This record gives sequence, structure tokens and C-alpha cells, in this order.
Amino acid sequence: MDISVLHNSILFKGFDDTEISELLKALNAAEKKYKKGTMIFSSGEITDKLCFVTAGSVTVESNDMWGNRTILNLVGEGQFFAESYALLPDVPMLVDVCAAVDCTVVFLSMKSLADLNDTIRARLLANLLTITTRKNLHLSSRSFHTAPRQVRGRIMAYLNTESVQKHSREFDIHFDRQQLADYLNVERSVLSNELSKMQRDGLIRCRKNHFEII
Amino acid sequence: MDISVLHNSILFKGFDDTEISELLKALNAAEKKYKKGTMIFSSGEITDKLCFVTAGSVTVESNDMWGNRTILNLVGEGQFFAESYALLPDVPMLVDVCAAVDCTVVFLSMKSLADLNDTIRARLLANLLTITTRKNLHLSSRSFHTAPRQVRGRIMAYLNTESVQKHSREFDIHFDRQQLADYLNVERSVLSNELSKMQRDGLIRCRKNHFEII
DNA sequence: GAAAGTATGTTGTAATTACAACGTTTTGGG
DNA sequence: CCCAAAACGTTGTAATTACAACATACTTTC
Repeated sequence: MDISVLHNSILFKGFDDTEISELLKALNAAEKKYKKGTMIFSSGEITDKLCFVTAGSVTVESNDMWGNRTILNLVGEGQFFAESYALLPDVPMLVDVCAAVDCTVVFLSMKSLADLNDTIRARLLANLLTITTRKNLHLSSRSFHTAPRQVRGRIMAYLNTESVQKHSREFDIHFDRQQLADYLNVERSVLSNELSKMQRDGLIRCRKNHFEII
Repeated sequence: MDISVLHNSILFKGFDDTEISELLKALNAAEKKYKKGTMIFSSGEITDKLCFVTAGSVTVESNDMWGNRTILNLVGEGQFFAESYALLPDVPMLVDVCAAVDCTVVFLSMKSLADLNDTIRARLLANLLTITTRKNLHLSSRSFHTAPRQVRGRIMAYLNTESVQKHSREFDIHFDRQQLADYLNVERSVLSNELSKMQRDGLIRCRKNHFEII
């Protein structure tokens, strides 16, 4: 098994090669290869496996009963999936996971966490906690930014957060228009239009990625 | 300090009274009372304190530069706030927290986590991880359910999840119409209307909280 | 520095949603 | 059982958004 990818992951941050090897053994690490298109998990399943993509990529998707398919996430090399389900072993998966291309996945048993010695376990849990907390903050922010019904409200919510984060009324954002539109769940053209109106109304000034709140 | 409320919290699940007392000391637990309307945290601040409401309630709110106030969360007795910020000590708060009524808050230093013995620390981290992971799943679901631009899409996304969770095409939901509308971020009347149309189109059958996917 | 490609801004129309107003059904006391 | 209150469904209109089509500006490459 190629542990170099694992070594650079946030999960094993602070662990050296020897410790990682021991951890892999203790967590019953199992490597498995999948052909493109193969289903790795399907909704309704229960798992305690934290999954790590060591090669290729997988899609997390929702396939509903009316035949609609929505890709929720593309998980590439060095990234995880199914963390939430692994850590909440009583919750059935609400999504499907498929191999986007030929890929290799390492499965780590979270049930086996209990068998680890307390020091190692605490360090691993701390890393996991950082990962989930960061994701949490991210999801909360987006939820807040997309909560207003109108485009202007969403823009203002977003810009205010950026301004607080950057400690300034003037700042650059890392989204281009299309990305910002997708993030705020609005049309790109409508977003551009509303930004223009907001400038005319004297609320903001902006040019490309640079914004100023007035 | 009244630890009975703390004792019943998810954070201290599995800990007995003695352990909780020791933990409180180790985490530099500090109790503080606030008059209604007082600001407890304001956006931009940094904190490593996990905050627990032992009496009264607080509001987590966003107050933007244009004077808009949005209440994001009402945190009552026995509940936490600022967990994410406490666990990510480099991230400045993006929200304000105010005393909704006269209240008492216990602050626990997460920086002091490192000083705990490994066994206790691992148990506490495991509890924290359960809390954040559960919240995570919840936020992800909502994000998915409100992603479709149209009302019908949101309803279908939501009903599909419920159906998978309940392992059946027929199930009850725990939202009434107004709550479901708020959750999906649509108008109640538009929701009612769309549900009717979906029944006419033969996609679902529903009556009050009971739904059937066809 | 011209050409091609990409990102952004603008506008008009069709489609969707918000909102208010009102009728109907359900629920919970008395 | 009746009444009042709450929850739910329906409808019409005003407001907003989606979408397409096109104009403009900026970037990259040769």
C-alpha cells in the first residue's frame, strides 16, 4: 500500500511514518480498487469506514426515485469521503458513491478507534475534529449566505462576512463571477446586474474581484 | 456552579459527577452572568472558549454594515455556542452573540484540552466529534435540499432523503407546512400549491404529514 | 499588437416566486 | 357538539428571477 498520499493528509497530520503504519494496521486498513462507474456505496447502507482516495477519484451523488442524478461532490486523490457516516454508525447513508474513474480507496474502520491507545486516539480524534469543524463552519456560512430570498440580500450577507474576515471594508474575493453565482445559488447574469445596481445605489464599489463597502 | 445542567449535556455524556467536576477545573470553567441585551461576543473576536448556557438564552446573530440584523440561532439552557470558533482558534468569529434574556454562561477553555490526561481527553474529543459530525450531516442535507432553484426540485430532494432514511416510499415527516417551507426556503403558499400540482401530476400522494412517493 | 478566447456587463422576455387575501379543513377546548 | 383558533389549500397580481442573446472588456498567445 502506498502510504505517501496518506502521510500528507490532514487526518494524519503530526504522525510519523511508523505511527501511520501502526495506525493503518490497527484500523484494519483495506485497500480496494474499483473500475470506473462501479458503485462503492449506495444509499441506505451503513458503514463505519472512513474512506480515503489514494488514486483516481469518486463522485458522491444523489440518485432519486424519479431518476434525477445530482453530483454533490467530486472527491479526488488525497481526500476523504463518508466521514460523517463512519463516525455516526447508526446513520444510514443518504447518498451513493461511485468511481468517477478507475480508482483506489483505503478503508479505515472507525469502530476500531476504541482499540487504540489513548494518546494516539486523542491525537487522531483531534485531527478528525479539526476537519469536521472546518467543514461545519463552511457549511454554516454558505447556509447563511443563501438564506435571503433575494439576490441583493445574498450578496450583502456574503460581502459582510468577507469584510469581517478580512478586517476591512475593502478586500478581494477568491471567486470569479460564475463561481460566486454558483455559491450564492443565483444566475451569473442576475448577479452581475445586481452588483451594478448596488453600485448605482451607492452601497458598494467593485471591479472584478475587488470590493469596497460604502 | 450548578453542574446539573452540564451533567445532562451531550458533551459530558459518559462522565460521572466527579469527572465532570475535575474537567470543569481543568478547563478553567468560568461562570458569568449577563443582563438581557448585553453583547457576549462580537464579530471579529477570537476565542478558544466553548460556551454553555446554564440559564436563560442567547442569540447568535449577524449584524451587517448596512444595519441589517439576522438571528441565526437561539441557544437555550443546556445548549452550546461558539464550538467551531473554540476548536479553530485561528478563525475570527463571523457573528455576534447577545443575551436574549438575563442569562448565565459557562466558558470552557479548549486551549486547556492539551493538559488533560489522554483518556479523558479522548473521551471528550469523541463527544465533541459526535456533536460536530451530527451538525455537519444536518447542514449538508439542508444545503442539498435547498440547492435546486425551483420549488418542485427542493421538495423532491427533501422527500427522497426522507424516503431513504425511513426505508420506505411511504412515511411521515416531522415538519408542518410552515416549517417545511422555512426549511426549504420557499413560501408556504407556494409549497402547498406545488404539492397539489405534484399530486395532480401523479408524482406523490400526501395528506398533512403523511407522504407517499409514486 | 492582432486574434482568439474567456470573463463580465446589459437587456428583454418568459417563467417562477412572493405576497396578500380568502375559503376550507382540522384541532382542541369548553 | 359547537366554537374558536390554527393549519392548510387556492387564486390572482406584483415582483423577482431564469435564460438567452448579445455587447464589452480583459487575457493570453503567437
